[in-house]
Amino acid sequence: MYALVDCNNFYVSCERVFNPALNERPVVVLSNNDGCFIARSNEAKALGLPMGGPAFKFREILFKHRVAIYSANFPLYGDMSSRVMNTLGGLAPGMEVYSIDEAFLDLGGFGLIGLEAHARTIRRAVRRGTGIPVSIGIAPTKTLAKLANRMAKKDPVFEGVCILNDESEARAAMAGMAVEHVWGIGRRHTEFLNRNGVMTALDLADASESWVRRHLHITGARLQAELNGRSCLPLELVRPAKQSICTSRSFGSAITEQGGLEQAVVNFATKCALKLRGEGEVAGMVTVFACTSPFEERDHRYWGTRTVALPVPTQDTLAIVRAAEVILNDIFKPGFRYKKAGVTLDGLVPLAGSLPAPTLFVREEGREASSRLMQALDAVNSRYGQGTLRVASDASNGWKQRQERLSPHYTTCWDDIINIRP
DNA sequence: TCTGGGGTCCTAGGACCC
DNA sequence: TCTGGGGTCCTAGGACCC
Repeated sequence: MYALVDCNNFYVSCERVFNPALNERPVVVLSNNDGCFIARSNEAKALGLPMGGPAFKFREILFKHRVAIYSANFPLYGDMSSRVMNTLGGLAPGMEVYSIDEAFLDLGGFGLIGLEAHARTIRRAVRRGTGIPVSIGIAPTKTLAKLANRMAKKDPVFEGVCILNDESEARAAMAGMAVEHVWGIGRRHTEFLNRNGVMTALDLADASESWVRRHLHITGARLQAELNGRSCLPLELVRPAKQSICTSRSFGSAITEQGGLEQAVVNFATKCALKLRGEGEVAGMVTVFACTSPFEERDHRYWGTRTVALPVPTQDTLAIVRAAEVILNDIFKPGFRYKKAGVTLDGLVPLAGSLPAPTLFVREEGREASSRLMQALDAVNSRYGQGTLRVASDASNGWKQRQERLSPHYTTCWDDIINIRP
């Protein structure tokens, strides 16, 4: 049996741990730039504030109901997440961390009798250890565990734990579940399935296998098998190496000068290189994009992007920054109001064993020097804060984000902890 | 005025190989 | 009536996830 443990309204719950006055109040957390709702308390959901809704369109509701509004505080949420995962890891023989607020657990070996008791133990342990409330769905496949989790969360009768023990329980659950809520069925597939009379998860489970294979492809076929209790998606105990690394941001206000855009792109390239070293990988390709708001008038819209291969796969900040600057220079067109940009690294391979024999153009000493420089860079920035030692063009006067309602970094920053006021 | 960020997997088609 | 079989690599685009 698999369990899916999912933190309730995770980002809101993180804010509430450190500010209990938020309990029972409507609370929302906004995306970067204070743009959209990315987490809502149950009270905020009841007010009709939609996931992904742009905050400025709901200003009246927010004001009228005195909704507590927070800018996203990802250092806090990331740290709370690892505390939750550490707690969960000790309570099951196998765990797959699926997202910042979800994990699959292997509950094989507990027997059907002990399952519910153990699930309740897990809930209590996470609540006691971290302050975060979770819901748990348990079933013979990951897809059914997802479905059970949704039921545990939506219907108070379950008190946070829903178990689908066998086929008849699974079928009853699926009959009451709209197909759009099945894991892996998004908007487009929902449209298509509904058009063809497939309205519930059970309809999908019972549909002709060849029809599903033809229209929903191999992923749909796997999903259907999982709904029917045949497990196709194993627990991934070790996180696979990343295949791409991306850093992108929207800007608080539009950028029109190349210099400002360059500062942002260099900053993103630097962040990508740091993540890359954290993964122990080297990158073979760099992509840069810069674009206007998609809500601009058609003639004022622009999306520029280009990818270049690095001469040698590397994790060197300076090499990656140089490549990014060359690309930006190439795609920048004056006369547009740039609202967002980003850098992506691709062609990632593990550093260990990745180094080709020295060639005419790449000598061993260069790589050694680069590696030592990056170690020094990371050591300084890790101790004194990211950005303490940086490329000169990585500056912040040309671009910034909006973060007007940021809570303190309660768990990761001494200065913030010292300055917390009741 | 104001609309997020970071990923994965799959398919189809082109170009190429023996 | 007729069309070989079996591959790889690359890219673009679509769909999905949180």
